Amino acid sequence: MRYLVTNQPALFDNSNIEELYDYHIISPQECLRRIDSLTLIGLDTETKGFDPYTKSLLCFQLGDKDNQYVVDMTVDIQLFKNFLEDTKRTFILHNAKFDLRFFLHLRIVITNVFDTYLAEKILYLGYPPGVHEMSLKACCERYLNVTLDKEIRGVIHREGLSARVIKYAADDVKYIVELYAEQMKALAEKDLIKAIEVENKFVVVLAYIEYSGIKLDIQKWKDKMATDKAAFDKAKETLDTWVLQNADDEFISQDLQGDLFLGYSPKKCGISWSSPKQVIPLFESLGFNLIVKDKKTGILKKSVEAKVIEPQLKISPLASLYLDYKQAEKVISTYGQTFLDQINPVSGRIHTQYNQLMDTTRLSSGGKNKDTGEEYINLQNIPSDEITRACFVSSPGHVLIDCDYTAQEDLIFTELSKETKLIEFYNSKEKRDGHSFVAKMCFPKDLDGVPELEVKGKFPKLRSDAKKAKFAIHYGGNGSTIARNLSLPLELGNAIEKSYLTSFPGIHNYFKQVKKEAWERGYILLSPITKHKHYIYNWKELQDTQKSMDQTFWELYRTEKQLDSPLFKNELKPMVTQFVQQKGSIERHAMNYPVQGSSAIMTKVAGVFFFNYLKQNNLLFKVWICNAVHDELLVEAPEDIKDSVANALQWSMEYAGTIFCKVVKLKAVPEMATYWIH
DNA sequence: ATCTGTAGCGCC
DNA sequence: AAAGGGCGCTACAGAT
Repeated sequence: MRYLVTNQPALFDNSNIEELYDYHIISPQECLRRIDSLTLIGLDTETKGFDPYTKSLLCFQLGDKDNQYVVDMTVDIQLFKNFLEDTKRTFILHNAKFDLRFFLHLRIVITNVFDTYLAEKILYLGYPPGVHEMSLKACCERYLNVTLDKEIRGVIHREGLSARVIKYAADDVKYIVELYAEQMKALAEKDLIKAIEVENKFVVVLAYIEYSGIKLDIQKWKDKMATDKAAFDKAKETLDTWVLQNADDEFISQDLQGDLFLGYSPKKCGISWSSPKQVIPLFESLGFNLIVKDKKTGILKKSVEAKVIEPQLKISPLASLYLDYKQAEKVISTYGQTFLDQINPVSGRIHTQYNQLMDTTRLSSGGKNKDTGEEYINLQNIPSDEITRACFVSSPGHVLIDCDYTAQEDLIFTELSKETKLIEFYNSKEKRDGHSFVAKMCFPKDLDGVPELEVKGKFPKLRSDAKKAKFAIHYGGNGSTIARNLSLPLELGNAIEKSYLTSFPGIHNYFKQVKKEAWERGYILLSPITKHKHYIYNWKELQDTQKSMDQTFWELYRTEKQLDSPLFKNELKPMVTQFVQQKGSIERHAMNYPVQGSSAIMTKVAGVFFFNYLKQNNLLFKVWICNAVHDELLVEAPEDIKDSVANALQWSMEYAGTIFCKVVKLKAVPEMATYWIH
């Protein structure tokens, strides 16, 4: 049965409509009486837009399969506050973050939610965009064979709470409880109950983070923009001048505009510096080697990216001028006016949006709403120089508290691999130097007998090489990667990899184990604690391909290779290449994803602990959570309670650390200032 | 004029 | 028989 909950029954009291569309009109008090016994409740809202500060609710809907209640805005929503905040009830929503922001704006904090959108993402984590639809409509069709009419979104703004709008609004909560039940079965089968619990708890925090927003000092930002623009103009000018004075004629053009007035044609630089296509010939003419292998396709190509040019800086002064230009260009384009445009007119703050579940369970930030065209900035790649960070400030009477984990991924890696030398290193009471420690493992002969703390002074090159080598290996690289990154011969790269894996047998075994498991199971276990999983979406297909590569296949392969036949070139070789690339990619993911994923989940759990602290101490809407950047939380607190809030933040993060790391201890140190220190 | 893919680079 | 993880945004370049 459908109900319209309203304080103005006269407007809707039309018996014909009631017959036609089958709904009853009741008062909010009557509604509350009827829903009092419910413990699993579908919840949804219809709103006038996406931003709770500038747009308002049109209605909200509660209910289950038997009864649905559409509450219009003649009703004082605060009458429902106790009901909605009751933690003994579970509210089931699809993409809860959206609705929760609107309730937060009304100071209604719903904490016990089950998000069917997140559940579907958890069940199919790893599937590329578009391969597995996550919408409520798609889920209802998939699990319940029910087709929802989503046209309501457009209709409700035109005709308000008409009878058919009430029907469709009610439908959005009518089926979701059954959807929840079906998803729970699937989650239990895949051992994902713990994982969805974490995400359901965190979505409440994430809604609060988005609602909190962050304050940007407009004048500081404008000053920075002016400085950046001047630096960019100067960098461009310097490049142009260099070309006019040093480059071949083919890179210099006649300025035809000037011709008219001056009577002659002044020369000007003919290169658009933002166009790699135009810059590549210039660098080649100067003797740079720009040939690299494409990461995705493996095809050789030319590139002027920083990591290609940096090792060749000595060839021409143009190289460092160009890198300066690229940096200046990035700063003025990505970190400029768009930030000012996104300051909310009501809150005066920037409220960006976050995606809660990327392939490794990390958050991402930014994006664009395809329906409205609204754009959001990425708050996770703000340049870390102090001038830029100083533009993000606390409100008067408040401070910003930044807290990040020290070496979060290294410690998670130690926990997962159980490498005894790493455990010992991180638990050591003496003063240690991590990169020197690793250097001694990478270069056991060169550094034999050299005390760890003397490596930095005596062998700085080996130390920095070891740092890069460790980085490469932990991300799934190998000897050839190391050789390329350190500009060493392949044999040396291989030797470093071998030394590293021999010195750390626990790491070697761990890598072998996770690669094998991923391939056997069809998923990568992201956390042994929460059991989040990254599914290899085309695993069955890959298995079939592998099966087809039997002895007969390889005999054919060798024969055709000898002949260099069209069959080999057009079919066999591409097939093998694609298979080997995909398998290699999965194995690298298997080595890295659990580290990245466990870290991300740890930070989410820390966020949940901190949010609970705020709630229990009546500090919600007094203390804000402004940003989350993978291993870091940024909080804004009133000056007079800053120390206790900082302590709680530190405790939340370190306690979350103890859940995921048993053999080593995570540290998180808060720092406070009137701007974003990090 | 608008869309799509690529190259490059900011953060962790 | 390939060969460093995750993201999002901007410019260019080519297609429609």
